[in-house]
Amino acid sequence: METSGAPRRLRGAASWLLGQATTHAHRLVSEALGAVDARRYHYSLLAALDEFGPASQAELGRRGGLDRSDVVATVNELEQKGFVERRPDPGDKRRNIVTVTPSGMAHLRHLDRVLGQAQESLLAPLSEAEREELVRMLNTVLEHHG
Amino acid sequence: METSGAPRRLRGAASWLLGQATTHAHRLVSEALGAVDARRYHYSLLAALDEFGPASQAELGRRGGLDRSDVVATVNELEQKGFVERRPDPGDKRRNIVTVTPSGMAHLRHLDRVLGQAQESLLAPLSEAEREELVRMLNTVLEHHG
DNA sequence: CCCGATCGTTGGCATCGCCAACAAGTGGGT
DNA sequence: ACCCACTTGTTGGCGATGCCAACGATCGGG
Repeated sequence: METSGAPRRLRGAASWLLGQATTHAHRLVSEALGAVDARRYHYSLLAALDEFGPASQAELGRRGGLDRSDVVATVNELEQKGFVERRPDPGDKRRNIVTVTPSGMAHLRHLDRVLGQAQESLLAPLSEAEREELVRMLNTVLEHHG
Repeated sequence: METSGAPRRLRGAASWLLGQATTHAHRLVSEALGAVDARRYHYSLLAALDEFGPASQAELGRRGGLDRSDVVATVNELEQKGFVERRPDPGDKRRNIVTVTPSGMAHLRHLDRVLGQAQESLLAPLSEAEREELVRMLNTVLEHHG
């Protein structure tokens, strides 16, 4: 019997490993974004606009997995900073059409660099091949979950 | 020139891929834990106690990366549920010694199963070899930043 | 004996992800 | 033309998370 009050078995690493790692990544990204007065939502929105072009707020929410109410607040902030423009859709009076401004594009490229550095520091201990493999697996997981 | 108002380049996936994936994992874990009336902090604390044995609250915080104030709240909850015991350290009147109860151990094993299922569903699209590789890489990353 | 460090605790803050409700508008069916 | 289901933007709220500042009590070293 290997019981007794001794320490314990090695915890089923995989379960919590995920939690630990995601928390770590989360923190790095948030720190990096916070340093340039941005938040995750800002990047989600700008990136979605850059990739797929102008859209209504609801559509933007769908692209980036944001709730409609959070899109409102985020667009408010980005608009106030001059990074996006919000104007009524002539063809559908319910919708607003959101567009990135040149200033917004510059900001996005800035955020890209900042996030790249965060990722660089997070994945520092992995080789180039490993990083590619990791990215590939993450893509697989994301695609599988829609 | 393939410019014009057309869509855009493929966003530097790696940067945001991390964010997307961690968000996903985060949500799965939180859902799974919420379904059994638990939170991430609960598991962090119970797991730390199981692995390294009884400890003061500050020590528990260090083990699991929790803030002292969050340890207070979490121990309150776990104590009220009968999963841990908190009693003064006879050798140091500043400290409380926190211990897992048998009921707490049972709960922890329950949480282990629940988290295992969450991980199972998250990593579903990966082969066994890939999962091992992923876990290995995550461990590498965590140790490096440890 | 004094001073710096540690401990538990309280209270606060910003972000995040989500949900409910509402008014305005749209589109399809009849 | 009317009704009805649905979408959209907006407001307001909730709980979890990860932090930080301050406090009073206590401890340990000089």
